[in-house]
Amino acid sequence: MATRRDELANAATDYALEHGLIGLSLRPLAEALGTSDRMLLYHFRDKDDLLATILSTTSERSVGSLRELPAARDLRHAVLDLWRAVTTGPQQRCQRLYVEAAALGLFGREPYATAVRASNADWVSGVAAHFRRVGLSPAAARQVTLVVDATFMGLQLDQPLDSAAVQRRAVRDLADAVAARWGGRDQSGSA
Amino acid sequence: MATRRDELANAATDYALEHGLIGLSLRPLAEALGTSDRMLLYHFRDKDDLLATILSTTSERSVGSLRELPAARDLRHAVLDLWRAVTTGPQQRCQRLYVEAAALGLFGREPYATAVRASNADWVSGVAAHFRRVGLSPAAARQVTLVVDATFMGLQLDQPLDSAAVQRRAVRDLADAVAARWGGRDQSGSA
DNA sequence: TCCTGGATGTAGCGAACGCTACACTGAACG
DNA sequence: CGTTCAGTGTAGCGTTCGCTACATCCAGGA
Repeated sequence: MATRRDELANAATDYALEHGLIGLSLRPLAEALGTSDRMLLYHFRDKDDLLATILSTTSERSVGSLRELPAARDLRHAVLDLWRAVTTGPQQRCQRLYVEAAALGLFGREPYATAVRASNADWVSGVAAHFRRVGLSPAAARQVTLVVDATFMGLQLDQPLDSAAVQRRAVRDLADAVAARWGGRDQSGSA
Repeated sequence: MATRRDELANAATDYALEHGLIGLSLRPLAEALGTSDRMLLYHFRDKDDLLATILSTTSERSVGSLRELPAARDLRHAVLDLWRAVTTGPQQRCQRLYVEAAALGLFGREPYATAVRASNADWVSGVAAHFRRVGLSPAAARQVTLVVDATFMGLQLDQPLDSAAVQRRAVRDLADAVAARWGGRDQSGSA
């Protein structure tokens, strides 16, 4: 059974996905959740603990949704599929929150820096697995992941600035470029 | 002559480049600048005005440094040169601050969203001009800019997570991929 | 029945925040 | 000399913040 803490963690995560992490204040959050700040601090040691829990919950959801991605026909489609996965449905907001957390971690702020570091490893290996499914070697998959993931992050940073069509165009360009560089079928990249 | 306001704007920008925007509080900032919060609010209408000024100052510095970029031999080198420009010297911190501001704008927070929107146009056209100098058509330059800029943003988001060597490798991969997609002249394999 | 211990509510502390009221200085100007 | 005004300092307002002290409630075991 889901403990009260888990319920609150999930609800708080939903709230954070909507409103972001930065202005997050215990009292408005608690009110939106139908409880009190007192209860949040009872179930979570302090605000940082709550934030870390939210980020870890978000990360679990993201990586979980990765596993539901079907194998793609080739590398080009793998890139396109991944973009669609991270920009549709609830996953979109998870990515946005992750980008926000990563930006907070840029200046070493805790608990963001640690939480981002923790979730990044899982995410990267999940994405790499997705690319390995089209025949890339582990090394090549890692390289593709690094480039593609960074580009996607950057595109999501610019999401309020560009139209969706412009972004789709950029993703197609990236998919073409990546396919041209790493080939559709197995090509072990040099280390 | 530089007015007192300009002096404060520059000093505040330096401080923000160091400490980030998010926790930025008037009193510690003023103390670091040898003045008082009262004075900051005298020279700048309110905190948002100060923040907008900081962001616009940062943007001017970034775009200005773009203009000093010499023309590259080919598209591949144009990508590599741009990476070096945005990751060395004081420019690195400007990028980091821009990424932070863009992340804040992700959730529509003001004045970040507006300021980022304002500076993005200048930045993108500057980068596109850099790519046009290696013979790309305006349309192609715009597409390359979109992809490369997004990737660089993403890489900078991950800067605390990856080693510099790993990031350089990703940039070389991106340069190869972009050169393969849009053709430059010279495109060789990995170094 | 009493006791225990997790869960919850009320109230408030101390600190930091953005911002403002107000008095003062000193140089410029007629 | 008197006025003016940009610039500065002091003090504090009102609010919100994370967090805590403390009382209460309620279900389950002895």
